[in-house]
Formats: sequence, C-alpha cells, structure tokens
Amino acid sequence: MDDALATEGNQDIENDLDDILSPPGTDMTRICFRDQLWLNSYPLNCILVFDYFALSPFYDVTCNNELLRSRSQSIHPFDISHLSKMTGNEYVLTRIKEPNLFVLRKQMRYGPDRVIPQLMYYILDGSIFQAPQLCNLLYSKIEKTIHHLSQGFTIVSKLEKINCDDSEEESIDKKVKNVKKPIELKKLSAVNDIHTTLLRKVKLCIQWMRKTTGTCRLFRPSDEEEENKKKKKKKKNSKIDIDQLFSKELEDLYKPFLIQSPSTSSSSQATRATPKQVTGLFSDDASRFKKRINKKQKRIVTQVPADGLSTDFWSWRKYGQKPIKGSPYPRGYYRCSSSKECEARKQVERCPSDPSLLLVTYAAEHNHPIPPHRNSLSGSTRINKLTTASSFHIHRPL
DNA sequence: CGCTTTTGACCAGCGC
DNA sequence: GCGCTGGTCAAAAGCG
Ligand SMILES: [Zn+2]
Repeated sequence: MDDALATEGNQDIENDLDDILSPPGTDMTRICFRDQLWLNSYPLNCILVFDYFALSPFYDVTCNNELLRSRSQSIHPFDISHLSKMTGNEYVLTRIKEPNLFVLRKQMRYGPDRVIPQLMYYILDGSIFQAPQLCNLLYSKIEKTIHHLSQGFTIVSKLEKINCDDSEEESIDKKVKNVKKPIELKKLSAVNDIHTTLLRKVKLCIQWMRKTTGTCRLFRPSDEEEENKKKKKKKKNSKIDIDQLFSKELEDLYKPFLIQSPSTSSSSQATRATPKQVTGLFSDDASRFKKRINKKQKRIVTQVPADGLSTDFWSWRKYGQKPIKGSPYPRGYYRCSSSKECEARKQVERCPSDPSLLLVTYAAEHNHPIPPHRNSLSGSTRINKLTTASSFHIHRPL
C-alpha cells in the first residue's frame, strides 16, 4: 500500500489550512527583493534602509511611515516619537547590524503603547525577505513530522506483525492466534486517522494563534509587547487549556503504539506457546540478579521475517543463548548496549512452525533516545547470527 | 583497544 | 530436596 491512502482523505482539510495559513497579500515569503543599482549608489545604513525597503513590493504605502515621509523631510519615517502618536499600520526597525542585517517589523498600532505585531522582514546583505510566520513554520514542521510518522508506520506494518498483549484472561489458544494475525490494514487506517486528526488539531491551533495575537511572530517580542501580553492574561490561560488538551489528545492517539513504562503498565505477560515459559522469567530480589526485570513487566512480541534485513534501530549486545524446549532453534538473549543503565532487553528465536519468521520479544523500555549510530562496529559482524540463514541450525551442546 | 559474541556456570522458580 | 527449565553472569575469544 502506498502513501496515497493516507493523504487522499485529508485533501479538504489541507486546502482549508492553505487558506488559513496564507491570507491574501500576507504570504510573500517566496519572493526576495534586491535592487543592485540602488545598493551601488547608496550605503545601506539605518537612515537609508527605509528608502530601500520602500522600493520593495513588501512595502505598504498606506503605512504611517509613508505619511511621515510625505509630511516633512526633517522627520525620519522610523521616528518612534512621531509614530507612537498615530494609529494604523507602521514599520519599525527592530534589529540593526550595519550594513549586513536589518530586521523590520510591520505592526498595527492602536495607541501610544498598544501595538499588535503582524509581519517581520529582514534585509540580509541587501536582499529583502519576509520572515515566515511562526504558524507556517510550525505547520510545515508538523506536516513533515506527520509525513515521516505515517511513512514509518507504513514501513513497520509491512515488516512486522505486532502483537501487544493487554489481557491476561485471554486463553492461550487465542493468544497464539493473535500472534499470527496480520494487522497491516488496521495499522494503516489508524495512521490515516492520526493524520486526519493531527491536521485538524493544527488547524485549530493556528486559528487560535491568529485570534489571540493577530498574527504569529518569528522573533522574540519586545518589552511593550510583553506588557500587552500581561493585559491579556486571560487569553494566556486559554492557551494553556488548548495546549493541555492538544497534548492529552495526542497522547491518547498514540497510546496504542507506545510501549508503556513499568510504572504505568498493568500486569500482563508474554504471548507464548506455553505459559510455563513465561512464569519465572524475571524475579526481583536484592541479590546479584537484582537487574532482572520485574515479572509483571510488559512484554511485546513481534514477528519479523528472518531475512536479516529487518533489524530495529537500537543497538543490542548478546548476553546469552539457550536451547528452548519444544523448538529445534535456540533463543538469543540481547540487552541494550547504548547505555549501562538501560534495562531494555530482547529475545530472538525462530518460529518453530515457520522458520522463515523470527519471534522477537521485547522487555522493558529504553531510557534514552535511539542511538544515531552504533557505538562501535568492532565485533559486530556476527550480530544476530541467529537471523542469518546459514547458522540457525547451530545448537550449543548441553 | 574497545567493543562484540560465545559458552559453561550459576541462579530462581516450578512441579513432583 | 531434586531435576528441569529459562534467564543471567562473566571469562574467554573474536573482530576491525
Ligand atoms: Zn536502551
């Protein structure tokens, strides 16, 4: 299955989003203005930068700066003492690093100390750009993230059939059935749901941001903006509500895909052919085996094709191999090699009924992010020998 | 040299 | 207590 399934259904929402993100006449982030003739004739400094900016298509001739300019030659159009007495659109210089960088802000003034920022522009080495709005930036980041997530889910559902056992009451027969049940369709529709819901949330967030701040900024607000913000404390509270709601619902959405931490997981045990294999897996005592994982630890069983291609992204170190009863193939024991503190473990064994499949049982959770690279490649050539087709008949002698 | 895997020993839990 | 089984330890060996 391809990505089209996930994206097609969201077309309407995405179109709506485009409308929200790009109100007519505000998104000029794709263009850049530069007048080499002007730059050759005049020095770009904080006095003349206004004249230069006024030549660009970004400049709004209805602004108060334009009024000041036409009113008197002796008043600089950026003169805040005059601008602050007026109301309406205006441009102010917010950052100056002559002659390379100038940052301008377009804002709506309602009174001497009441302004709402609208857009930011920067003039970098003579080229004028409009800074992308925070909401656009956020949206593109989130969209990218969603895209990668759904890609990831698609790949994962192709490679693995995941069984996450939640119930202890399930009969053994049922458990065995669950292991074999393919779940690609279920996963894909879940991904689609997540995609749709995320887009909806993003849309809500952006609408809210526009309502509360007029438009979104890329730069840190100035002191006077902070004061305005304090006056809007009530609205700040509503931000918290939305944020909490947003993260809560996100959490709910992703819950089925997360390996729960020991503190939150309820008691459950592995899906195995025989429950006997599960009992006595880990015991918690103060001896030198205290590192053994709690018996109630949540465990996740996955089936992966034994082609040697589908490895996970964690780095593992083998610490044992045992022959297992009822299977001609041994079981390999691996622990996380990224961190000494990390308790994550996995067991890899070949499925007795279908030797082309590997049963990978994960226990405990990593307490660190996925390592970017393997810590070391030395000694790793034999990694997962169990997964290579040539050697899975090897049995250690008893 | 620093990492890995290999592998026999050891431990804990369970059933008898 | 004893034997069986699954899980872990740790010394030794292997690898780049
Ligand atoms: Zn880890």
